[in-house]
Amino acid sequence: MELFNTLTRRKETFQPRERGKVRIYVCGPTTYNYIHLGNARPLVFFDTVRRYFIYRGYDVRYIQNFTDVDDKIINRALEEGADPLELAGRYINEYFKDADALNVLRADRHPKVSEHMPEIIALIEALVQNGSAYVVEGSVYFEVRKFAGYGKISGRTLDDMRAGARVDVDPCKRDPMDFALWKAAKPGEPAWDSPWGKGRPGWHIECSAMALKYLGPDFDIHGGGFDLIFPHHENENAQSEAATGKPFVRYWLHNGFITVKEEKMSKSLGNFFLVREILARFPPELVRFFLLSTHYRSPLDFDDQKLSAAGRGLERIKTSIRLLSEVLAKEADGRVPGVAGDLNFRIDGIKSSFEKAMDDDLNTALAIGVIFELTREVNTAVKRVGAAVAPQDAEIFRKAMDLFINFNEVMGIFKTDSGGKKMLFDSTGGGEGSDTVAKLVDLIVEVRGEARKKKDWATADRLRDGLRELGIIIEDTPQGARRKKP
RNA sequence: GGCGACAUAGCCAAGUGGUAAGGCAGAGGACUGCAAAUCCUUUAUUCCCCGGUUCGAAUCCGGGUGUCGCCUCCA
Repeated sequence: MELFNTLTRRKETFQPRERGKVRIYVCGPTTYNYIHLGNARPLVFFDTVRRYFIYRGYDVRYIQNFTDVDDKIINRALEEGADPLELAGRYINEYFKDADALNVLRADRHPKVSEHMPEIIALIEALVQNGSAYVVEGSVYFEVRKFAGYGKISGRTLDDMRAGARVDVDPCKRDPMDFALWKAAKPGEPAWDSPWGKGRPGWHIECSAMALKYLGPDFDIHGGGFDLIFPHHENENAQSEAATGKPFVRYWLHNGFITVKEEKMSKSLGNFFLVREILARFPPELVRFFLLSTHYRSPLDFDDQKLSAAGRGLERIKTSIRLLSEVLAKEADGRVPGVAGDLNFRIDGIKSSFEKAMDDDLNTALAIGVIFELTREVNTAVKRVGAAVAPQDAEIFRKAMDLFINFNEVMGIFKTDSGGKKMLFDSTGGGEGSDTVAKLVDLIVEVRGEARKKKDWATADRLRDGLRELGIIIEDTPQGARRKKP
């Protein structure tokens, strides 16, 4: 497998620290608000990375933190008159609602800053003791000039950055680029005891402490958005390597931005869409499909029209899976096999194309193209099926269904039943609601069938149009009417 | 000012040296009572522009233009 490593700016062959195991840390949200679509991209992408490693048979350990101690949380809590930790906890719960809707698997651990003060303090102590950090009036700063590798993640030197950066005037710092590991407490802020007095951790140290605790040094993959490269990951790397004397991360992966009208979606520009706002208008499977339809390092422009266009493509995939289920229900002895021969011939090639795409730096866009290839092959074979399917053909169709299921295990687009063997669509069936409603719809469809037999097209069309207005689509097939929701 | 990324059809989008995947939209056809769904065919002599390297470049090199991002909280 090839991964583009931000550290070297090249694709590299993936070699894990331990054979057959992958250790992944992804920067999770600072929980002072609901997540927006830009926050959702890394969630969905790295969840897909994780799923692909599982698919490939790796033992995966996946950690995603919550930053629940932070300036923004404190400010927000002040505005609302709430307790900062209580507020953060509330948004953690809300985070899970959105992530679950997007079919993002729970991490093996979701560590919180507030629950890792001893580890954070120990790490800072180590940095003070080995001379990488210094203490000024109850705060501790990391001294960037002491760390030779500073700048290697973001690809710039300290002198580059000095040139134009808005310089922090904090007179406590020995170098403007030095950053806080520990901030002395200000009145009214949450604070913890430390060797330097009451205070709280700086922004970057928590990820170092938690990643090192759960994954150890030199772990395999660290992920996040491009905007975390500097300063967050630069600093995280510097302090971690300075503390342990060992490499921190083998592969740094960074996803591109979601944009709106070609501009980065961000809170400060006010051009963001909350995940829950979008989910109120579009199905979650479509949002996930849309996020994966572009390579993760490219920017992805969001608007309703693009999402809708993607939706029509996704519908083709769903239709194909539906058709396959129908075919599999028609298995019968005594039929002469042969309708699925071509499909059988293609399946292995499609599977390896998919894996090849994912092996090449997690190219989900290409992989989705391969899924469309499977869709076309399946549909072509399904077209030849009559009233029944021979067991030999059914076997081939089952293989195709298994392939859809495999692909979905990786992409995570459709929710599945508890056994993971059946994909649940948001919009199957028709006639939802009460039993009575379902029976009424059955009755209407039946009456329409009788009208068609009598070539009473006016009545048949009126019933079909009427049902469509109620959100129930009728499609006529040689074997009778098929119903679905749009 | 420093650093970096990107520029492929009406739209979205893969493709890093061998002659332009895929999806949406459009056109034609098959199927259908009509639809829908599905299938087939078709839609970029060409990949922002100009030079160069090469038998051969969307792909490499140089220059230009444009867009975006990071350098400050941000996924």
